[in-house]
Amino acid sequence: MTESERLDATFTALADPTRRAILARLIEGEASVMELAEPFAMSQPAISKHLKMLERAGLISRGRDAQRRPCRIEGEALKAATGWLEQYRKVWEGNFRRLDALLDDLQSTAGRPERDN
Amino acid sequence: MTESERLDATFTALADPTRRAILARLIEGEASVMELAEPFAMSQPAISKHLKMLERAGLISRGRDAQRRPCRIEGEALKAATGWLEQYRKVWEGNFRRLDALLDDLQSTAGRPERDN
DNA sequence: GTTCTATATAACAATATAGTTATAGAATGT
DNA sequence: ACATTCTATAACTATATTGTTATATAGAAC
Repeated sequence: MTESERLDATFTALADPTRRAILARLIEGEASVMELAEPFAMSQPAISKHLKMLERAGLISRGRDAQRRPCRIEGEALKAATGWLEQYRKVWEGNFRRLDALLDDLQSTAGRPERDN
Repeated sequence: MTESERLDATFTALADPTRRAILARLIEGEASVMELAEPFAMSQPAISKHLKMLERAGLISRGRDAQRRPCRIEGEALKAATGWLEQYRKVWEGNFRRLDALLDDLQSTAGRPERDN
């Protein structure tokens, strides 16, 4: 998976309020699928699908405890997404000072169109 | 638009590589639709749709210059999304220290399931 | 072995996303 | 007036997302 694809998966995963609420719950610690499903007016398979998308994005990982598949939050994907956004926020809040230096960095990391200049 | 809906729109907008590339371009300064479309192997209407999603998320705004509708990047939505992610990253990177204090904050801002406890 | 619990998967429907081409509208230039 | 340029919208297709119910699978308990 390329860096761009990982950002696609991460931001897609974060774009749903149910999945953001699941992450909020997992900040408190590991939880099983049933435990995660309980607060929602939604079927268990629906929650399983949400977990699959979070897992695909690398935002969670899952263990094994008898029949349970406890989920825990994972830091790496979170870090990559935050890092990407932080660059933009910094430029914006810095009112475009020291822009040139930052642009070089963005060019190499931010996913640019397929053109080389 | 609720806070949760705004995060939905923002993360959805960020989940596409074309739109991220457009933001990367706009960091350099304002640009018209045609200018933004030029690097991509994609029709002008496709770019207009992408811009619409970025605008809906509040990530860009548009001016008027003769027939041109120059786009510029906007900081607020970027800031909200970064802020949301930062909370999680901090907890994660802090290895769950001072978790209790942070949880209170997350509870009130992070978009939780429709249950009240 | 049978049953209960936890989770995943299949099959389906509704809606959203991402692209296309064709066309309309608005401002500019001749 | 007429053509040109820039942008938006309509109509369409293909695919992805989000949910459902029904069912399969895996482990635990009896």
